[in-house]
Amino acid sequence: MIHLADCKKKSSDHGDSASLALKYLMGVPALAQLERGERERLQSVHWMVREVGRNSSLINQGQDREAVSVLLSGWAFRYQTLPDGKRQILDFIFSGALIGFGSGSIYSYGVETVTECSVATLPHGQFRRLLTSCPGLAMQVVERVSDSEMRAHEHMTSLGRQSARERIATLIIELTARAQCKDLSGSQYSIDLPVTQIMIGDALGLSNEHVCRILGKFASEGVIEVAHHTLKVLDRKALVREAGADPRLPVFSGNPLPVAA
Amino acid sequence: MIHLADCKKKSSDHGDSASLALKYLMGVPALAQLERGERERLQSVHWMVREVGRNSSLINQGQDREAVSVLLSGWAFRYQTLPDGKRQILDFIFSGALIGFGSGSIYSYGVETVTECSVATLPHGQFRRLLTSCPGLAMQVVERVSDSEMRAHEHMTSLGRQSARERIATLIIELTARAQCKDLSGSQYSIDLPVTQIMIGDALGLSNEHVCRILGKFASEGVIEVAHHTLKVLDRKALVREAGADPRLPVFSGNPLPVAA
DNA sequence: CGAGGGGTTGATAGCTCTCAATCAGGGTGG
DNA sequence: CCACCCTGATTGAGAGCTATCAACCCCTCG
Repeated sequence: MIHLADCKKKSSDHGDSASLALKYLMGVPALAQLERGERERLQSVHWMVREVGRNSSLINQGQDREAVSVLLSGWAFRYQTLPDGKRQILDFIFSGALIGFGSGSIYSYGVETVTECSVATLPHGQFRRLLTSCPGLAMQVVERVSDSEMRAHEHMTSLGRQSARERIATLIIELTARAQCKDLSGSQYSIDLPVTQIMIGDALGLSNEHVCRILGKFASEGVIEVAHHTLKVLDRKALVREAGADPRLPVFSGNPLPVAA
Repeated sequence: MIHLADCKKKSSDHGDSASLALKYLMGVPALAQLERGERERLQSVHWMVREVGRNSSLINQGQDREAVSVLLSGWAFRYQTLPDGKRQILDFIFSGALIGFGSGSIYSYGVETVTECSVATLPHGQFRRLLTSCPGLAMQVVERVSDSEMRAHEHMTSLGRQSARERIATLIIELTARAQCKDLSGSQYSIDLPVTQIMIGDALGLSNEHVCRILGKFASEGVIEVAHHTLKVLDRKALVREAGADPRLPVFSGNPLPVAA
């Protein structure tokens, strides 16, 4: 079982981690194609890199927008909390994700880590100036935000128009697919799923009890196997059928993020 | 009652409409600040402008991504359809909205007009090239997509964690607020709402019957007034209370789009 | 004038929530 | 090293919200 968090602990070498942030953000090939001036501007930026433990807050909803970050390793999620305390998880994010970027003077969502994470951070104003002076970076950011929006759309459709069973099947498929894109999966369709049932419920608009019941049903039907925060997909076809996936469309329409190094 | 669709019918003057598309996309002040070279590149682009009737398709989900468009006038909505036919409306869009832009070779969502619309279109490849050569435009597009993503997030939270009453109240507040940003509202809080209850249901993940019942309740409670596709907000405070809005956050956190002309 | 879409209203079924109680595992303090 | 605690996972019962099905009205459009 491979944990992303194992990837790069205590990166004392700043230059290395900074370059990693850039590689994740731009992708190595795009980085290589830049004209020298722009590449040097990008590489001269001083990213602050830090390690953050499990279940820690990276961004607090409602706070002043101060920084933009790139997730270098680990799992996290973005969420919004309603005044009555109900929480909606917007999406789960892996390495390469851009967080905290946007317009408006305060963060419209919060971010919390699931596993231990490595994060590279830049002041928001500096990042925007960098964007202005580096068209290549701007293009990549457009790409990244577009992808995020596309996932938001699919998540929204699932929330609004699918049953609990369908939503859960859809989420499992999405997470396994995205993890496989990033080569995080173990053998076969096995995947380490470090999320709690409460998180799944908050992501899908369901109560944790209901999530538990349905996961149990899937397990008893031999579709998946659950044990110790590990979820194995035994019958992917059945899962796709449960998700009511559109045969006309690819199962996962998101783009894999550029792989660093 | 002001209809956006009345704004600009039969724009036979191409140059005028093209400049309108640019103004919507960039905003007049940002346009003025560009260096001459970039501004000329932008202004030399030939946008195809066309008028489209009510309830017409602008983009079909699943088709090849061919063009990017800017909505110049009118109301429309983006949606996704599930294989079993259930539809989720992702968001309602007004003039200035950028549609069809994104990554992936096919459109991940469809767009349909509500009122008559005026639309400016550019081939997708050409738009991307323009983006690469015009950093100012790229920045504006980032802004636009970010805003769209933020609305998607709030919509998602509403779908996943609010009751039918709350969702409907939230939608009414959002639409009246966005319309007022664009100065489309009539006097007071009155607003012409050219959407059917079916559309409201598809946007909020509800059946049209349930939407009807709840709108009826709001009306009988004196919170709103419904007649002939026109919705008047009589008691905005009550509506905000119903929406369970967060007092810590502004009622509407979206940014108004730059106003053309 | 007929057809069809949208809106309205009522009855029923069903999915999902809420409340409650119990269990399992991991971390902590003594 | 062990008792304790707290979070997360389970399981059961009942309530409640919302969908579904059906019928009907109204209006527009062809």
